[in-house]
Amino acid sequence: MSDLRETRLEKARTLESLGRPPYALGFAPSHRTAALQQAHADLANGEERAVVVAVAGRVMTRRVMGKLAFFTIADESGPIQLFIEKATLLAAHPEEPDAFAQITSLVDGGDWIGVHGSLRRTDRGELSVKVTDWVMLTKALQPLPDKWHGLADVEKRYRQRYLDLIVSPHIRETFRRRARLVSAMRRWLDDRGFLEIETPVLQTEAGGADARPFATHHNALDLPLTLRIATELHLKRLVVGGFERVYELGRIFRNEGISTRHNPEFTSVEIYQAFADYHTMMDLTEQLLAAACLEVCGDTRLTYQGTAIDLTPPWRRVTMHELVEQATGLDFNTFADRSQAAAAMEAAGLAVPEAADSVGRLLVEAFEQAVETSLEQPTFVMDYPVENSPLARAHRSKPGLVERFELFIVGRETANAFSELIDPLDQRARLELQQLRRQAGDPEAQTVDEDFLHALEVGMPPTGGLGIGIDRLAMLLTDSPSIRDVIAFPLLRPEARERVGTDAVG
RNA sequence: GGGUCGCUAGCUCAGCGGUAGAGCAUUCGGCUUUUAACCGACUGGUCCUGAGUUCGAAUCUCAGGCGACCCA
Repeated sequence: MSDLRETRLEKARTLESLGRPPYALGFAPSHRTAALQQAHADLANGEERAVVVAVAGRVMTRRVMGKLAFFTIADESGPIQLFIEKATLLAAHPEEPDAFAQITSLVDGGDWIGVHGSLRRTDRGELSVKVTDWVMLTKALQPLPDKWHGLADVEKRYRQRYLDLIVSPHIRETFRRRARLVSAMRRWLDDRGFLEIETPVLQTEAGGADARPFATHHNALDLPLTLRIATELHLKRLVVGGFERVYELGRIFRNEGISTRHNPEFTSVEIYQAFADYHTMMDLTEQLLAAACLEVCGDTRLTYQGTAIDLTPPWRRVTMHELVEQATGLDFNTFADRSQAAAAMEAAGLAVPEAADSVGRLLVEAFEQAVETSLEQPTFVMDYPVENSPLARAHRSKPGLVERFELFIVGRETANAFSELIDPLDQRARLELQQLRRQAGDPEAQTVDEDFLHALEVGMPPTGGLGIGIDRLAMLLTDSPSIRDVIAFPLLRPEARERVGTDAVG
């Protein structure tokens, strides 16, 4: 089927027959390559150092010239060159006269090998391990992509992320940064007394957000279940239970479209703090994200897709009404009903969707059309219409609005927070309105979660709640244009493809 | 859901109606200071799939598949 694979299989068999198993049990490196490079930075060109080192890595390049060969191997820390001399191998192991021929003919790019040797910096200045012994650790049956061009096919990069990671070191850096981001956020929260508590992914009723869930089924209970679309309602139950600071950082599932900003499963952190309101949560958001950015990027200023972004607190805080008025000249406080608002929007050249059936929903429309993408620097957009925010507390002084903010950075919604609605009667009324919308055909409208309402009747203290999209934050901190660049294995439609055979080796 | 673009050797790509091509990788030969090593020789194809137009299709048309980007 594939000559390249067949050739490598044959080499694996040859190695086996020579007493060099193609799949080793292990290896004990004395150093990672980066540590070696650093420790011997003082070694002059053409000089040798009689230390014994052991390094292991994947063979990235091979250059064989007669009785001398240069390989580059790379471990996770980076590359190092191997200086492989026939005479050196022979002197170290006279009983293995073919060691040089074997390493140059049976080792291919992509193989994992381990070597022992001393150090030598070549005349051209490349620190190298002067090899005295080598072992095959893993024989690769598939070739690596082009060593110069790498993997350009975006589809293949996502489908075979392992290849992408091998040939594109900056992709590995993206996932390192993402890991540091998550870890920094957890540490920041843990240090301030927030408790991470895991809530159910499988739920009989998905709530806490306007989104369609994935449906699944529990066989033993013969129970239809959905995957969670938010962690909100369970974390609030924990606040009712007496935990004053809780959070959960984890996977959320929403059955909706895929784009450069949406993946059906994504990661969020939701944070709840008792006795706090949305102003407190703005302070918390600034401090948390600035600290995480500082830890991941070494600075609170960064560049995203060519735009300088400054995450140094404090950030701009402005109401949605003000932003819309600045952008369009329309003051939504003056509209008595939907038709007035709709006429004004049309006069201003904005689209008026049928589904936006109230002044408040039209305000959000105007915001999305005229403002959202222009909010490049971090901006807290405050005070949303109550219609779009069934879980947020009514505004303390502005009728028809709620105490809610969303954080926008580079034109993207990155966080969402409320002074939480803790009045059980108000909450019931809001959810019942949602239920009506749902019955009228809106599949994203929320349902009435009776147990949640019961919890509120038991009593939730005044609480500030916050949700942050980790993927979008990771995009920002890694300068990645697509959410798929920060998700190791993004969802793709399955590809009908023939897999290679399963021939055993040896 | 709509639009635009892409799919050719393991990888990166050219070819755009007249014999299926290049570089790298692979294979064979040479080479003790290379680092996109070099020199020589060879090998490697369901041109995404199907139908159509044509004397002749990788190339033109239609349908489908997968993907990218933009819009909703």
